[in-house]
Amino acid sequence: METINVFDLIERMAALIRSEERKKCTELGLQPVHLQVMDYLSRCNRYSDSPAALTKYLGMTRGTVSQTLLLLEKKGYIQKIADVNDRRMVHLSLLTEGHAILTKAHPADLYSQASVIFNSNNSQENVFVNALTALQKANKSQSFGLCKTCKHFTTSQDGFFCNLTKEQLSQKDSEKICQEHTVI
Amino acid sequence: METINVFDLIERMAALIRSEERKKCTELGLQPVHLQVMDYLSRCNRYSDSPAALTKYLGMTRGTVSQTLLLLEKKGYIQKIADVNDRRMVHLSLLTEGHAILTKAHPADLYSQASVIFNSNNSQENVFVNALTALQKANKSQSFGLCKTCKHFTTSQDGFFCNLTKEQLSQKDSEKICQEHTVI
DNA sequence: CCAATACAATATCGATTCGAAACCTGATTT
DNA sequence: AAATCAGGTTTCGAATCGATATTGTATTGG
Repeated sequence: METINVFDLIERMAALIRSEERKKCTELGLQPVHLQVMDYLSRCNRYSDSPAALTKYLGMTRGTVSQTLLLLEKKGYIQKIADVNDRRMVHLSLLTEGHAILTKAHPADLYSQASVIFNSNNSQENVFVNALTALQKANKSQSFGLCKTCKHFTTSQDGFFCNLTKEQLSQKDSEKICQEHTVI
Repeated sequence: METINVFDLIERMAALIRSEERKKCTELGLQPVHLQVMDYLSRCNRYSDSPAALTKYLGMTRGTVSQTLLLLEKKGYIQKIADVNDRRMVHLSLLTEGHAILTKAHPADLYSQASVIFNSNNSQENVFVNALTALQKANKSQSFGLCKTCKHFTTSQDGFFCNLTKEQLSQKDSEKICQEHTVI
């Protein structure tokens, strides 16, 4: 019996995906990581729009993320705004230019491939979700789930509320990625 | 309904795995790629022990692979031998030093994690194998399966035989990775 | 049979990207 | 107030990419 290494399988899938993404990206004149960053920024809430969160999400080092952000800022795709309360912290946001690039890049062949590949058995998507969750647990890294699926998320008559930060949440907030996300 | 992007899931799993591997590797003073290369060389047959095959397997560029091999050769972990028939080609092989490093690195925490994570549902390993195969098909990349599971593999009274290369195969050959591997 | 040409495998090189560690600055703790 | 910690940046060397060059093989037309 051959011992199949799941880690190896995952890495090779990622390698294929990356090399495919690279092809797409060179046409647009940017790196895969740039799109990843902008995609994340379009899907994260105010607790998670920081370089530190990005670092954890992407699994890169702080230095690398810092460089990437510098470049994206210089190109006019994103914006940095210092936090009012904690002046160490920086909030990132996608500018209209960035949104434009993102929508231009998104409906790529890559995703049409994905649907072809996974449409037959989309119930198995859960396997991937579970695997990722398990890996995150083993690695003690955060889950980066949607706000409204979090343990700290509650809904009252005034709307939505986070029991961790003790703050009101908008409908939009609740549908975004949060780094404080905790599985119920 | 949230559209879960399987590609995103895979990439994030790979990011976690890589950052974990990097920790391990820095202790040994080498890069994750180096271990991947040596692991591959320990598991491939004579049709697949070339820089070109490695390039396809790892999803990197030829230049990068060339540099990596140069380094591994300089460190005395691998060996390059020019092909007798086609002098453009190079055959790579793992030296004893390389084997030593590989076995030293292999029983890592990484793999103990893996078993913990995936032991509950190892039947689902097939999902990963299928996903990888599908991706490889979509990408028109080769499958890199085991020789003995290939369409061109036959067994006669003289032993094993490859119908593509019309050559005899040893028992060992048949249990290694081949880049010409074609699913039955 | 022999150029000439197309193709294939690998190597080389400049530019870019990334990771590791040191550093800076502001917040928190003692 | 000093020490410690946390978020972010800078610096530097190593790794990677993409393009080009090099070398060897196969093919084709005379």
